[in-house]
Amino acid sequence: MVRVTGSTGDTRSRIQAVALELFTEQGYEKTSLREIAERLGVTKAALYYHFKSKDDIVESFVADRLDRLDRLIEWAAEQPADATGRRATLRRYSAEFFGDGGRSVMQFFEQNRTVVKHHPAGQMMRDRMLRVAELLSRADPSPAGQLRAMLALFAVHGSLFALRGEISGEERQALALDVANELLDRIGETPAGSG
Amino acid sequence: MVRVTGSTGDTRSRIQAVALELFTEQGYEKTSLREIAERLGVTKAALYYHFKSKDDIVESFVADRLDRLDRLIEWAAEQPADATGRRATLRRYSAEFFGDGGRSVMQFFEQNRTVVKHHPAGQMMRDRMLRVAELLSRADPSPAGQLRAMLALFAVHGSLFALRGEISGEERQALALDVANELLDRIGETPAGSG
DNA sequence: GTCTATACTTAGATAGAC
DNA sequence: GTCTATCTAAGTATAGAC
Repeated sequence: MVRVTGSTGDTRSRIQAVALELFTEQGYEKTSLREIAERLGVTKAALYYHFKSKDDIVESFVADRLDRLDRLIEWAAEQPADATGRRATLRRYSAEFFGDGGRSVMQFFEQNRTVVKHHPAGQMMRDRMLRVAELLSRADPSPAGQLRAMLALFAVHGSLFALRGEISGEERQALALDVANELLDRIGETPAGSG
Repeated sequence: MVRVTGSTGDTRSRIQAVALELFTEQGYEKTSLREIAERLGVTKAALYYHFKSKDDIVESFVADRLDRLDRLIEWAAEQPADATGRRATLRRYSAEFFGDGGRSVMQFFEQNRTVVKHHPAGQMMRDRMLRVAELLSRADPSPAGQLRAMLALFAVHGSLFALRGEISGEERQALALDVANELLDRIGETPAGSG
């Protein structure tokens, strides 16, 4: 915790920040450690002092997000299983998503789906996402309920790239919540076309 | 058409099929030409007889899909701008998505978003997707309309992984359409929470 | 804590024989 | 149309000096 040495203790977090940005922009596989090192003005070997591998960099910035998501899930399980509880859960999810570093880590996973598929850290994130969707649709675990819950989550994520034109972050966030809530409110109902 | 020579004239399409599968499963960057060649029992050099580069393989199986999407867009523009027209457009989009090779190419792009972002073929696909969403929300080009249109499209895509449990392809397709239609039907309305 | 230097592997791509 | 052989570049990762 307390840095006694005179070292620049934030090199580690600067690596994380640059790596996250490049991984998200160009893709995990396409981004080389050389490129990350160059952007920081250090050498590849320096990276290996702070992280034992390329994968390890990913795991480092995912770990924190996993903790926060786990707490969210615990909390969501205690909310009522009705529309009010669902709205509350989604509101917290949205705050988590748009808050501080949340968005960027989520965007990393959106841009690197094969990482989600094949890396342990990604699989854990995916697992947590499904758990949130499961909790949102636990009053109606039918396929229709599942799909609506997943779409509600995606309304939050997708608002980032689905909305063109000038729109502020607050407006974007509010709108995503509104549309998502509409979906959540219909959980438990029968889809229109299947009657 | 008619193969006069003794050559296996379908090697080209076998390469496309294997490449598409591996690119989707493992990611474009992670999949090497060596791996593709090995699966086919040929050498890397053979691939270069049929395709001038790795990118070229992608472009080859995207070209056909682009044509089909362009025809869909042309047709959608002639549909009425009301809920009936939107439903018709989405039905055709869904048929396109679930039909023959459509799904796999779309899944390739879902698993390789950075390809969408940086490769010409991907940018064209992205452009077509946005055009469809634009047409779906042209009666209400507000942010709420845009978001609902994009979510309707994503209901079709997302039904593939959002729905667990035993469910047939037809059920999946029908359900996705139902939930998507609900979203389309609300285009033009004001989101619930913003009043 | 960061460097230089390097080992080791693999990548995409090409030349030319058959 | 497919092969062998090879080029060049780049990748991840490590050893050891400072």
